[in-house]
Amino acid sequence: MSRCGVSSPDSVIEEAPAATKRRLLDVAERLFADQGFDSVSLRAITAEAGANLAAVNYHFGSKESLIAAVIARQVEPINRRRLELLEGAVDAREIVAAFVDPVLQEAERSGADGGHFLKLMSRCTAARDEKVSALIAVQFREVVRRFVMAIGDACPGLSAEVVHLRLLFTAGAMAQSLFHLDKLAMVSEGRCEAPGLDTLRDEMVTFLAAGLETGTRDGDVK
Amino acid sequence: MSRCGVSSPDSVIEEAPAATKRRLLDVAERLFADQGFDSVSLRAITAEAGANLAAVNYHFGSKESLIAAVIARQVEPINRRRLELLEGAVDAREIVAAFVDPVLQEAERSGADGGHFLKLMSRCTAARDEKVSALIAVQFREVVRRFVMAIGDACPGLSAEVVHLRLLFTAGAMAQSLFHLDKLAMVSEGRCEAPGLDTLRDEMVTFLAAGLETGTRDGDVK
DNA sequence: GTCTATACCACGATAGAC
DNA sequence: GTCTATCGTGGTATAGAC
Repeated sequence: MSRCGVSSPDSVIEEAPAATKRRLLDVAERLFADQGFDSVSLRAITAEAGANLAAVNYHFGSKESLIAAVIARQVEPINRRRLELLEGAVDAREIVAAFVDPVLQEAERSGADGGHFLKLMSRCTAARDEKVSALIAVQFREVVRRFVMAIGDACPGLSAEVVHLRLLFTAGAMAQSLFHLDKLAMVSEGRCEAPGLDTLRDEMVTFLAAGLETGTRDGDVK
Repeated sequence: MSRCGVSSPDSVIEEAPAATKRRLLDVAERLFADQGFDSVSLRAITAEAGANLAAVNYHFGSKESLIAAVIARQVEPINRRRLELLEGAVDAREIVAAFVDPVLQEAERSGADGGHFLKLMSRCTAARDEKVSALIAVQFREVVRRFVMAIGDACPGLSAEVVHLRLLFTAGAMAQSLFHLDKLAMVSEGRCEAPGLDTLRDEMVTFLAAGLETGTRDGDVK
């Protein structure tokens, strides 16, 4: 069960993580999702993980790097799955689905744990720190490149600039709606219940696919 | 030009702000936009405003309340303008424009200052703190109510749930694209420059209006 | 190497003097 | 209304135990 053969030099996640290191990641992931990156102290993390305060600094170097490691461990498989799904996608609906579904599937998978994955993801989209946000940007470079190409093929007549913008709208709508979904009931004053993830998914794909296609060959122009 | 007649008991902004209080708000607004809420210390704010460290706690009660006051001072006029513009809106494009334009206009107005307004707005959408985010939610209640009604009228056949979701997508796409607009060049590796605000505005309205209309009477169904 | 104990320094908040 | 002093807690750095 040795993972040492992987050898990913640039990755934040080191190979063969020590038991303590892994426990720190698990605890940090849960606490960060629940309370946000800044609200969780290293003392709270290390206490719950049964480790010493200095363990974080030893294994990760800083709280910032711990945050980056937690994010990377979640984002990497999501983005890999996105690229897999994109292979068979030909129209706008399928492209949007390839972008959205891995996130929602992961959300459902971690549903037993209270779905803290969604909270964590949406906290990332608003990364308060320039260093963290730059790290995330690197993680998304390949995904952006491939999805821009796919959208360009499926929606002929759009400039590269417009395609990039529409992908940005797509990512934003997804991230924000996941983040604020639970606030729908509050802000609508009872006129609307927070829908399930499957409803959200279908509505999101319909909405975003329409936006991607508009003004192109087989989309309406309004 | 007395503001004292307004008397808004529930508002965070008190009437007749003292000179120190106003200076604290101005400095905090700029620093928060540049570095984020958590990165800016009260010591930095009070030092730059020429006030004492304890001044923030005296005038606002806490750093949290200072943040809320800064946000409210920006959001209130935006939301008022949104409701004004919504009056004359009949179709999806105009509704989206009524939601988006006040934000972009304010962004251009503060362009001379480095456009820190946009940074501040987008930091709000990710409010790390439950208390702050609840405060923001209250600010948007009336806006949500009116825009949901308008969308329902302009896009017949949509359930209240779907209308709420589509408004959520709209708000998310706007907020996130404004937030990450400057990262487009980095993440696209030079294949795409960050567009101007006018280009962003037009593309946003087109994209979001298409999403709002899809599946309704005069939208396409795909 | 892995981990612990402990000592920093900066932060937000508060009390009390002026 | 404003300032000084101080408290508890935060992230970080280091020395040394295993």
